[in-house]
Amino acid sequence: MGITERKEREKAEMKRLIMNAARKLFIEQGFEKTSIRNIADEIEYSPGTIYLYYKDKSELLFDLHQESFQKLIEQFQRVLNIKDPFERLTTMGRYYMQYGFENPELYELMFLMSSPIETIECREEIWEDGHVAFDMLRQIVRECIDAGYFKIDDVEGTSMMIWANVHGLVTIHLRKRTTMFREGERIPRLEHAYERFVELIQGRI
Amino acid sequence: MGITERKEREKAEMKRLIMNAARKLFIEQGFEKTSIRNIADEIEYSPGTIYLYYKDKSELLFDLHQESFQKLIEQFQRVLNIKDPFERLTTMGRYYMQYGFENPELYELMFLMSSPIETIECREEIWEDGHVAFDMLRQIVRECIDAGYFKIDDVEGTSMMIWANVHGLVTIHLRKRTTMFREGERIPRLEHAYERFVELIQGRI
DNA sequence: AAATAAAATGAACGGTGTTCAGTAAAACAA
DNA sequence: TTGTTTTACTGAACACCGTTCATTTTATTT
Repeated sequence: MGITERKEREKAEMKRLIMNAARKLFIEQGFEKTSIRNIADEIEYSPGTIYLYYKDKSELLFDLHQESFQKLIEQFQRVLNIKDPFERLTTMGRYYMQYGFENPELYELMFLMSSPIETIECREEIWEDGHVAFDMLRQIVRECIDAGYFKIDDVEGTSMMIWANVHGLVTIHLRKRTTMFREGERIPRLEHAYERFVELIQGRI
Repeated sequence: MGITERKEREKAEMKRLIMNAARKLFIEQGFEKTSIRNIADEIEYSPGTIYLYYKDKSELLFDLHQESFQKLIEQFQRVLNIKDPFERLTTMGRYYMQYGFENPELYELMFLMSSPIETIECREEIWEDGHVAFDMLRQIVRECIDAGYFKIDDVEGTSMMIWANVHGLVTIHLRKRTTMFREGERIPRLEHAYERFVELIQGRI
């Protein structure tokens, strides 16, 4: 029915309107300073309206979490053109860190905020987004092992170690635990630490 | 004057009473679920009383942040008995991760929560606690380099890389981003990834 | 045109951190 | 000992939060 289709289109547009406003405010002023009322003001509706389209604030955050993962995975897909698996691996790491540095609020939502995982637990689902991204890493690590770059045949342990490293660097930065370095040096120091790590894995495993 | 001394002692005791209650509730139910009113109920005072002893909730969190760092550094000091610097380094890493796994709320306060760093910024001070801990790591890395364990003479880059790795592992766990592994396996997998990292740094730098 | 359904409103609810006017208790001075 | 001053404490008020809901407005159906 034309009316039914139009209403569904309007519902999707309304959700997009809400999400766009939410994302904008989350990015501009952070999650803690962004309320449902702020988002409602931004789109010139009442706070109650938002609950017609999203179950609660957590669901809004979860949808943005998924969208953010899609963007990260799109970045990751750009490395698939690189033939050498080790080069692919280390470039993926740089893209990961760059994504975190350039999108601090989204990175927090993806990897540091409890809400999205709680949403998944409530729905008794799995963290598809995180698993997909981790699988991409695992796949490349497997190819590195097969190509003889890593001597120990341990995809899981190696993948987790590699992820932990870049995740640690990004998180230290986002939570401002780099004050032992001068202000202009902080991201370069972290990037340098990553290159140190690249040298490390290049030589031994 | 005896009265002045007694009043100062009572003030310190009152702060301890508040802090003990706060710590207990923060650990039992988490920071987000612990309010000033809850803490006041726990010590059977009114909420307003807490503001006679602490400027605000952030100051309370900051004091607990400092206390938590003292405990971590006490753990670190236990490794100073180990003669071999590489053994000392890797044991320190295990203690760090153990501290994080066993004290998730305190670890969050120390390394993931923004409030303590914001408090320091307001006071125009430096993150003494974090710097002291990082200096201990740097010291041991220097000794590893001097002993020939690491070939590249780069204390800063190596230290930051090492810290990022253990911090990444702990944070991935605390924020429940290990659901790609089965429930009983998660900490063992992270510990395994750390041992993988130990093998890695043992061989190359 | 009337009845029904859907969308939207904005105040209410129960909570938060923090402040403050008023009260009670302790300390000080006469 | 009494009156005054200072300090400690109370608990409601304030402005905010996420979410719900009684009511109104608008759109759809009959």
